[in-house]
Amino acid sequence: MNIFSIYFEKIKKFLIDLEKDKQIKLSDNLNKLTIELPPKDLQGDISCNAALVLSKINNKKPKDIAILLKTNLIKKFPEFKNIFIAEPGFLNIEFNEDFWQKFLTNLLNLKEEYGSNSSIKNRYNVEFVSANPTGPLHVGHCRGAILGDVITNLLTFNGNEVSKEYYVNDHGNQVKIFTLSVYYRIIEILQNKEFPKNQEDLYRGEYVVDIAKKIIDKKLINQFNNYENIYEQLKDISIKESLELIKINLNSLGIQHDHFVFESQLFKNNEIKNTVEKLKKKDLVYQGKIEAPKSKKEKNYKERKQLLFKSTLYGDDKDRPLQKDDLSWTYFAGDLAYHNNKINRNFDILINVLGADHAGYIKRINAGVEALSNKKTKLSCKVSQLVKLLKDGKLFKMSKRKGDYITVEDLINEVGRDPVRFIMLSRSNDVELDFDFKKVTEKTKDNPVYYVQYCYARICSVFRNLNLDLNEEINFDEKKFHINSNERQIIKKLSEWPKCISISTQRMEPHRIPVYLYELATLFHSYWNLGKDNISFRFISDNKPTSLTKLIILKCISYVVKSGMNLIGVNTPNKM
RNA sequence: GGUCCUGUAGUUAAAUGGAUAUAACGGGUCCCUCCUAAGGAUCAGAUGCAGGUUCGAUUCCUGCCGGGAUCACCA
Repeated sequence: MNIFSIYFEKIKKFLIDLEKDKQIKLSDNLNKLTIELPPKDLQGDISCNAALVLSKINNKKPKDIAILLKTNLIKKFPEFKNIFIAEPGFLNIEFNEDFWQKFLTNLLNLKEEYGSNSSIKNRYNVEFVSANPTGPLHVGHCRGAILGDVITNLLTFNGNEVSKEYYVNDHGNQVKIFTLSVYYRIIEILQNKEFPKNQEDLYRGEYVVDIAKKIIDKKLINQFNNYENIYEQLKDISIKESLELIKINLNSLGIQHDHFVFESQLFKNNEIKNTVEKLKKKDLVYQGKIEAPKSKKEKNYKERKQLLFKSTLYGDDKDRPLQKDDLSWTYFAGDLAYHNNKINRNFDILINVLGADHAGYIKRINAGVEALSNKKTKLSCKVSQLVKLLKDGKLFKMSKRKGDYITVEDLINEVGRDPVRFIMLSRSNDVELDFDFKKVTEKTKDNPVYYVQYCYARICSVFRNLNLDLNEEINFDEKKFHINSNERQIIKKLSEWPKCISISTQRMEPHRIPVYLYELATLFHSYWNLGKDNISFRFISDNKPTSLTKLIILKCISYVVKSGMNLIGVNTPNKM
């Protein structure tokens, strides 16, 4: 029930009819036609730019066309109470009260389903987090994790089928180093040999000690003398334990993946080899050299011949290596195999949610998917920019080497899930986010999380005071449906909800939802405060509702707030 | 140097190519102490620079200036 898209279609058809009637000329396409909310202080419920779009081809002033359209529109649509022509030629259409009464009735029936736009249904695969299984998640992973989760919520809400996936890189060099780190910790405990200090790349977080202890205590392995012999077993256990930590972290953020795909499995099933073969058959693989990196840090580069994928044919900057120096597969080769695996599972659209540090990877993986699927499978990569942690206004830097970074666990313990999710989502994922511990935990109106939650709690409180159940059906047969300007503004805002959902989903920009909810909450709070000056604006007098219309508006707000908060995975307490 | 992201009031942000650029905090002035403590009214204040496309540009394109990320092997 998106009135903007409904009237887009209706007015489009109206214009086509008008052309058949030879009253106007139409341009080739009407794509530039828009229906949107007029600016706040202007009259009208929806605004249409038809006159502006048609001005040139008709060789007339926008205003003259607007006058022509106005008279015809009023004749054609009985629900249009009035049309105001605003400079330079916008048609601001006001609906009659019957229309809004029907609108609210529909919303009451749809409840929390209101806002779902399910015209096109697809099968999606959303890959997100995919952090190395070498330790718990830290704050840096958080934003992408929540972004991925909410993108899947949006897609599901709109009737799509979505698989949430985590790609586990349990095969590369980092895994070797991690396993070795666990081993050193075991030896440290059992044989009192100090954990090596000079090897900088070892994992030295406290959790490595915990994993070591667990392996010893539970006697998961008994002999530790020969590292080579126990390596495979030790690796499997270490990764399993580490993945458990990650799953606990994800759970505390309210995130659960449907599928974990292991790189090692792709390797065992020969999928990497087969994928490279597939590319070879397409003549997209060759032995060649790539130039030295321009990065100033890199001094160890040695030029050599290696197996390369011709990603430049698909818009990448250079061809990408598939094999390392020792002829083992690169991470990229494994990821190509993983994407080939996804392609074989016949998803319509693949989505990868990446951190800013992996943005440079997008072109090559896009190239890979295009090549492997013959351009049939769509891949869309969303990047979430960095989170800057602030404590008392000061930048807080994390160092992985020292092991002193803030984990998701720390974050949730200190701040709580709701504020973390809300704040992480409140900015466009294309911009850096300041995350200030102090501000985020403040329970004041300046904190948008509580401001929105408080709106829901206040509505609950009204129904509680009336001994009514918020979820009970109300029949909307009020004869005198009158609304004041605040109520009208709220209803207009409610009418915008499906549009907000549809844009958020199409563009995969969930930050629009917290922004919308905050705006709706603002309107609600000022509506509530009307009752301060004037008792007749209160919802309750003498323990009875002052009007059914008011209750219904409150109910409709509650549905939208609840549904929006569900989508972003934030709670709506009944009391605060 | 290449690539990607980014530049909006004093600050933090918003704006599927729309109208007088929207809010919050902070600042000025005035009111209020209540169905929930977290209130209301009002004033001042901004699109980095230069072009282009468009009826219309914060938004799209080009160049410049600034901030961030990234650029063999790692993941």
